[in-house]
Amino acid sequence: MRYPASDTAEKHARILDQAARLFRERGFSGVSLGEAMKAAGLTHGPFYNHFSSKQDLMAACIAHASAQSLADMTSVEPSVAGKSSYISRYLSPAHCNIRGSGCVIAALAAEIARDPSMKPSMTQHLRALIEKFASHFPWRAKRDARREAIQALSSMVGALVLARATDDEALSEEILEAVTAQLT
Amino acid sequence: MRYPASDTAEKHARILDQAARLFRERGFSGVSLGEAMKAAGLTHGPFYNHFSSKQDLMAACIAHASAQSLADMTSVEPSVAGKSSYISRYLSPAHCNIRGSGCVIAALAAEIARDPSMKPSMTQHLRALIEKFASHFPWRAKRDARREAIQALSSMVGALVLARATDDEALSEEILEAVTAQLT
DNA sequence: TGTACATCAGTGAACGCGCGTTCACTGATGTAC
DNA sequence: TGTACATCAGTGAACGCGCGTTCACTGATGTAC
Repeated sequence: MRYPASDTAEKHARILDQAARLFRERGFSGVSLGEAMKAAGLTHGPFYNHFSSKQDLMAACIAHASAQSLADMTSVEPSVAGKSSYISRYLSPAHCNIRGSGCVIAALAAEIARDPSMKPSMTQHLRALIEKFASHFPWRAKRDARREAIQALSSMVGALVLARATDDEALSEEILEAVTAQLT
Repeated sequence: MRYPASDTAEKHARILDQAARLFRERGFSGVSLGEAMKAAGLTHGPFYNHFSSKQDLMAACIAHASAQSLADMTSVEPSVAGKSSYISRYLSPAHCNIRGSGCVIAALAAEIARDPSMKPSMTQHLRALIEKFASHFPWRAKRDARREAIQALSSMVGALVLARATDDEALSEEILEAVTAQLT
């Protein structure tokens, strides 16, 4: 049946939202198109009315999550305190346990590394995130800001990846706290 | 047909070697048992003579790669220079490009984070690696060695994950160099 | 030493299953007259 | 305003495919006599 034209864009957004969440929770290969469509309240058939392939959806989800991350950082006060608060939140047990709405790099970078067709999307996200992180917050010296931002991001992503890979909660928190102490 | 008994252990080792390489290159879900057996020079049928399931093989591969990593670190001179050399090698473009024989954390941690049954194996590896890294090399203060080791490992894993996720070679090298400069 | 038989790792066809993708069909909506 | 028709997103069965896993069978080796 024909549906009100205005619904289409909203459904498209719902698929993107749900897929971006599910992919971060379970990985690209851990989520079927059927599951993603079901989460968006649709059957699997009309998927191809919205995206041309699963890879197309994957790339769109990276861009979608990227935009959310950048907006999230922008909303933090651009001060030393704001930077510490941003880093503490990134390295919190909450972020460690809730992958669906969290860092797209920590969740999907390893899988993207193996799929050349996804690298352009992740490259764009990385460039934007580094630039924003370096320019939005204060760093020790302005001409070293970019380098320091890269070093901090590496520590943050690595700590989150390590903390999520163990089922020893004490070890997980030890890792998060060690790196939080180093960066704040 | 019946085969010489002594071959069995050698075939088992060959499956493990090849699977540990392939899993790190393409991820657990990116490698079928057939491919792993073929790489070991066998057909897929006798897989269950060696392992009880794919998950069993996955856990064995984590332990196998872990033992290699620890032996590799042990072979490095336990001095300040040795530590710098170890870190530089970890953050080299060579390690960035050759995933099959590289760090099992950077390659598989994200996938393990989503599969509770694999977490015990990775936890054991993490514990052993942190302990060895903290005790084998000299750190600024002995009582902070473990914390500093965790901070350094987080930076290293994060940098490798970021560097591998982009197809911009300049950005990739910039990340590796920034973190190498920080840690050596 | 020679012969008959039991062993059991390897073989490869087969299984059920879920995947990404396709497509003939449906039917409420928007449009033409 | 009322009627007839074209539109097209959604439906859900179906496709080919590769996966993890199973299993009846093979046949060179080791063993018993």
